[in-house]
Formats: sequence, structure tokens, C-alpha cells
Amino acid sequence: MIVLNYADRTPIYEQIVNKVKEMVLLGILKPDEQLPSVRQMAIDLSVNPNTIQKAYAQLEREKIIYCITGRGNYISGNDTLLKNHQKEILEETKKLVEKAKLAGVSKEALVKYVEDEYQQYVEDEYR
Amino acid sequence: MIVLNYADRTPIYEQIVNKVKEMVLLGILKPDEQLPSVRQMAIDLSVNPNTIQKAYAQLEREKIIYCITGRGNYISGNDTLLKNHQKEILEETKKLVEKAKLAGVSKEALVKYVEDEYQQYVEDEYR
Amino acid sequence: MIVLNYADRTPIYEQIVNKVKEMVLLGILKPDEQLPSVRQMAIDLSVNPNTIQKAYAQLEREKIIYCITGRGNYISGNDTLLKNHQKEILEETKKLVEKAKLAGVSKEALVKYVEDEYQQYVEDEYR
Amino acid sequence: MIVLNYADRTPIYEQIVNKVKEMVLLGILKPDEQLPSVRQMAIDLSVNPNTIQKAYAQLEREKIIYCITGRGNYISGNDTLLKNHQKEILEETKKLVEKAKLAGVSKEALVKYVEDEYQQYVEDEYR
DNA sequence: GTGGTCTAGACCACG
DNA sequence: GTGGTCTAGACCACC
Repeated sequence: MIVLNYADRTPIYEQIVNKVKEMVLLGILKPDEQLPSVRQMAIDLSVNPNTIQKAYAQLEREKIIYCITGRGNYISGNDTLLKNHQKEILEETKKLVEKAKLAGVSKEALVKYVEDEYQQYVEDEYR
Repeated sequence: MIVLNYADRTPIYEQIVNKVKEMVLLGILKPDEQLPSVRQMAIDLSVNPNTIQKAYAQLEREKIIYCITGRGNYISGNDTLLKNHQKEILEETKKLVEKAKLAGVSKEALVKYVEDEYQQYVEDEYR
Repeated sequence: MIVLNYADRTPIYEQIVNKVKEMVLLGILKPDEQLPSVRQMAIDLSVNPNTIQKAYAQLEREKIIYCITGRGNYISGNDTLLKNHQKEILEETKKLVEKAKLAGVSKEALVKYVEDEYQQYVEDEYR
Repeated sequence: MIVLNYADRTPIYEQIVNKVKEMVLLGILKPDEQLPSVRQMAIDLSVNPNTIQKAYAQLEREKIIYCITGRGNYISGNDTLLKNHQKEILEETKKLVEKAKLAGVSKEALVKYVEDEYQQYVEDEYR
């Protein structure tokens, strides 16, 4: 289900966190659905259980999952994730625009980039 | 001239690299202009000379400066920096759009974000 | 495995870089094979860990190895090294010919030099 | 007469040495011809007199020039330079072939490279 | 345990 | 004076 990229510099536990977030956003993981246990996932990904533990801990801190001791970890039903994600996007847009101006990219050019990329992703969906 | 942010987790030497790149892009540093010596900059920023050395080494690798041993470090005249920067922007736009779609942000909304931010920076210039 | 030449004025870290490249080209080091850790190699070669770090950093920059923090350094699978090496040879051939002409060495003489040396290396293989 | 390349890493004094050697090989500087004085050349090249002194010292060590104290520096008449140059070429050919074999370049390919480059230089002469 | 960054202090070649 | 390399020893994040 989750594929790790060892060549990538981002920490393993963060890759897991990101992947779970993505699956929640895409609706692959639904509220109150149970996640694999720490040990099971550690085996599945051939990774140290500590690493999974760290990933789950962070997901819990961000209220994306909730944990019932002795039972397991479950997807949280709230939509905080969506709002956080949108805030993040706003910030990143800010940084991107800052860079673009520095590089002499005009507003029109940048907007065109965005539109082109957007289009492409829409097409990808139907292919 | 350069202000370091110790709270930021990006390495000191990278902060320096980025700042120099920015100053080159903005035309503050011009081709064949001499940079402060490794030692001098180390004193200015209250940082170890090796750290400056590492920053300058990376800048040289990226052809943004050239160095004459026993003489000093100088800004390189080529415009590769600009081209690289523009490529980088394209890539980041791609990632941003990917995230936006995931978060259910419509194309129109994202384009509006970009335009708004862009406008703001233009206004900043004249204030 | 690696023997350093302290009499040689080429920096230690560069000697290491060259040796690793050579071993990759010769197929002694294979893709995804793990290199000794920074610390271990530092002990093996009786050299400071920072020196090894510098060598590994350069190898990573040249995409000859990739590194996973907290895990280790691994040989990269791409064949960019081979292509770069061939380009380098073309450039050096150019310089050599320039020198030869300057010294009044005829084309035939130079070609003979090359053929003789080549032959010798082939013989070396079978001895 | 001599153009220095400050961006190049090779020491200034060595660039001067090489240029003088080249001019001797090309017959631009002839036996017993007087070279500019240390001071004059230092002014011409906008360089520290020590640097010129070092270059001349090395040229004298290699018997390419001889110096009469209080009179000046003169081109040496012997042809040792030519022989040294040819020896050097032999050595470099050896190294080049070594590299070529490592990179899997066949004898035929390398010889072709050499012949092609040689041809080009001959054509350059007549253009 | 791993790699990554930084400091402190030293030596060298070059100008 | 300049940059370039190296050593020694420290701290951090990650696994």
C-alpha cells in the first residue's frame, strides 16, 4: 500500500505521515477505519517499529488519527486536515510568487504555468 | 548585509548560499564584483571560516562565483543562475498544483491566490 | 582496499573520490552496494571522518553514490559516470593532440604511441 | 603578448611559464633573444614582481632561459625543451590510454579520435 | 549505529 | 593577505 523511497532525503517516518495524509485526503482511508498495527506495518514496510511508532505519534499529534491503547489506531473524522492543507497551499503559493518575481517571471506567465499544470492533472484523471 | 536565522533549521552555509544567489538575481551583486574574504565574512557573521568556505565552495560548484586562490572570490558573469531558477519554479508549480488538486482547491481559486500574491509584491515595490 | 598516497599533492578526499570512481568503472563496486560508513572508513584509512565526509559528499553530488541519512552510503545505479568519463577522454585527447602538434610530433607517430600503449594494457590483462 | 586567465585555477607564475614555453616551441621567441625585465613584465601584466621572478626562476631551472645578473634574461638555445615536451606527451598518452580502457573505449575508437583531432588542427593552420 | 553540520585551530601554496 | 585542506572534537536528527 505504501511505497517508501529510500533514495529520497525526507525521513521515512515523514514519508509515511505524508502518505497517510494523502490517502485520507483522497478518501482511500475513511473516518474510524482502523490502520495496521505498528508491528504489522513495520513488517510490511521492512522498517523498524520505532519508525512506525514515530509516524503514528505525529499523525495523532496532528489529530489525523486517534489511538485507543490496546486496541489500535483509527482515522479521525474531523476535517482539520483539509483546512491545514489549504493553509499550507496558501503559504507555498506566497513563496512561489516571491521566487517568480525574483526570477523575472511575469504574472501572466506564472498563471499560465499553473493553468497548464492544472489542466494536465485533470486529464490524468480520465486517462 | 546578510542576516542569519539560527532558529531556522536550514544549515548556515545554505542560508548564505541562498542569500548570495538572491543578491545576484536582484542585481545587488554584479559580475566580477569581489565578495568579502572567507575570513572577513566569518568575522562579520560571527561564524566559523569553514562554514563560509563551504558556502563559497558550493557557490563555485554552481558557477555562481569563481575563485582565484590567494586573491578572492568573485561573482561569475554567466546567467545560468537565472535559467536554473526558472526551471526550479516550473517544478515547484507542478508540485503546488498537485497538492492543490488533492485538497480540492479549484483551478480558479488557485489562480486567484497567485494573482493576489503577485499584486501584493508589485505594490510592495512602490511603497 | 584503498591506499592513500600522502606524498602525492592531490587532496586525500580527491584520491578517495577517484579510487571509488575507478572501482565503480571496473565493476568492483556494484549498484546499491553499501560503502563503509564514514566513521569506519575514517578508521580504516587513518584519516579524519570529515575528510571521508567530504569525499562522500562530492561523490553524491556527482550522482555516483546516494546516501540515506542514518543508514549509509550506497553505489548509485546510473551510468552517468561512464558517459562523463568518455566525454573527459575526448577533451583530454584534444589537449594531447594540441600539445603534440606544438612539439612537432607527426600524426603517425602519435597514433603509434597510442596503439603501442593500448597493446601493452591488453597484454597486462592476460599476464 | 601574454594574456593571463585569472578565472583559471593554475597559478599565475605557471601560466607565464607555460606561455613562454609555448612561444619558444612555436619559434616566436628565438635563442638569445632577451625577455622583458622582471619589473617591466610585472607592470605589463599588472602582477606582483615576485610572481614574474618565480616564473623566470623556474624557466631557468628548466634551462629554457638563462640569466645574466645585471643584464637580463635570455632564451636558451638548446633543444631540451622539445625533448622534454615529447617525453611529457608520451606520459600523458599513457595516462589517456589507461583511462580509455577503463571507460571501455576500444583502441580503434581512440585512434580515430586522435586522427580526427589531428586533422582539425592541420586544417586550422590553413584557414 | 548512521550521516550532517558546526567550531576551533592548524598548516600549506599563492600573491 | 588570500583560499584550500586537514584534524579533533562536539552536537543533532534519524533509524
